[in-house]
Amino acid sequence: MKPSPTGGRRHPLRRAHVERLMHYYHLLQEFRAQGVGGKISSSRIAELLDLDDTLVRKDLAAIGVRGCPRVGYIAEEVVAAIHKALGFGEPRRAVVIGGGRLGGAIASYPGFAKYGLTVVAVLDADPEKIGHRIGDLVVRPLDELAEAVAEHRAEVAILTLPAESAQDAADKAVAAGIRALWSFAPTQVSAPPGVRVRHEHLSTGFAELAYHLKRG
Amino acid sequence: MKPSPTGGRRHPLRRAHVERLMHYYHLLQEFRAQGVGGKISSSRIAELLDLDDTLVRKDLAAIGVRGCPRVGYIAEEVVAAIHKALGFGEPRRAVVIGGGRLGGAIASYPGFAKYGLTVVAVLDADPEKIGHRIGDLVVRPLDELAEAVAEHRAEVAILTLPAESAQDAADKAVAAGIRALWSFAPTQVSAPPGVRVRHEHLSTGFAELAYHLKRG
DNA sequence: TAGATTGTTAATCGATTAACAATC
DNA sequence: TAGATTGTTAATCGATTAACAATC
Repeated sequence: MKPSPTGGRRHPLRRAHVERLMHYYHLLQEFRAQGVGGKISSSRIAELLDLDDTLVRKDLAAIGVRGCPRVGYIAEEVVAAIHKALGFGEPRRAVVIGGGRLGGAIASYPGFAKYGLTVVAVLDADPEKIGHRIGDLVVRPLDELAEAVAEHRAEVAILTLPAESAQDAADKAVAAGIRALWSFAPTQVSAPPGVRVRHEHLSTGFAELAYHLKRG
Repeated sequence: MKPSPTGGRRHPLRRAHVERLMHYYHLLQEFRAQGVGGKISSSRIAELLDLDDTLVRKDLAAIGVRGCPRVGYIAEEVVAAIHKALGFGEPRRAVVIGGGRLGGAIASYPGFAKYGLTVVAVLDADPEKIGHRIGDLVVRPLDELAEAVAEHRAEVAILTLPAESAQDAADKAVAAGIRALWSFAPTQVSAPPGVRVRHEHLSTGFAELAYHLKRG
């Protein structure tokens, strides 16, 4: 049984794959925007991103993109394949829990639309914050979480609140039917098996820089 | 020639090491805060973070922490060793370039102080934004970048501006003497050899979630 | 055709895990 | 002492890179 000709995959993509695919995606979109022509070789991509060209070819093969010997890849095709592989065509709705500065920044971040992500509600437990406007949205009380999730059929909860309240908010989000947690809280959030969790620890990012600054 | 008894290292830490060390650091700080007692075994840490216990021991050995057979590690010592290895005791000053919502959120993020990071200035090219208050700071014109860097002896530039202007801002920051760039702009920023660059692509984080949501 | 570039198999490298002796 | 836990060497695993035949 051979893989389907439209790019069926035997193996799921690993985190590192997804990350590199995003780099290709961004690069090729800029490339297209500059109208440099429709074709690009794996070695050119590799050079621009400081990778090995074989790696680029393997990554693209993994999502079913075929290049042409002597020509390279068609940028348009690659972009479309990544778009499809990562599911950017399938709209996802998110609630942001935590209406502070970071929550506000994320809720109103214009870049997510390109990837199919829409923030449909911002919630906060603090009565002070309720009613504040963030872009088109108004901060709602955390009590309305289940309601907001159901109302908009949200699948993602973005956690932008202090470490102490993150796990509690996560539990409520899971109970409300959320399928993915994207946490910016500086703590470890856990969830039952079916729910995907991704941590975005700002301080971990800084730690890497701090370490390298120290070593000179 | 054997390594110095105070934890000298032969090999630099890799990115994955630094990331795990931060997990240990956060975990053990909570652990200490709960006053659960001063000792913890590698297998307990591993269990809580869903890792292999050998990996924990190797990571700790790499920064020169010694455990005691039959007892485990002294939480206090581990925390101190990570603090030292990652350089959190050495104060770092950063300028934030981009005074929008994200820049504001990062400039006023209270969590960085623990790691030695202080934001000393926020700058923006947009005259509209200049003069806005962000925590204790007032947004300054981008023209004053070199001045702000010199004035505060800042080493880090945090980029929170649109993709189009990121590289230009990065170049100016490098010219002003910045040694590390921490970019939240959705683009690839490059810098000369001696300057460390770290990209924090929000959309890449989401891409991973989107991919897993798609696969169910 | 000749030559550039892909696609894929084999080799290498590094990171993780397993096994186990050393230690208190 | 016996037993739990570390520290380290060896084995495994997966990811990256090198080599090269296939292709247009």
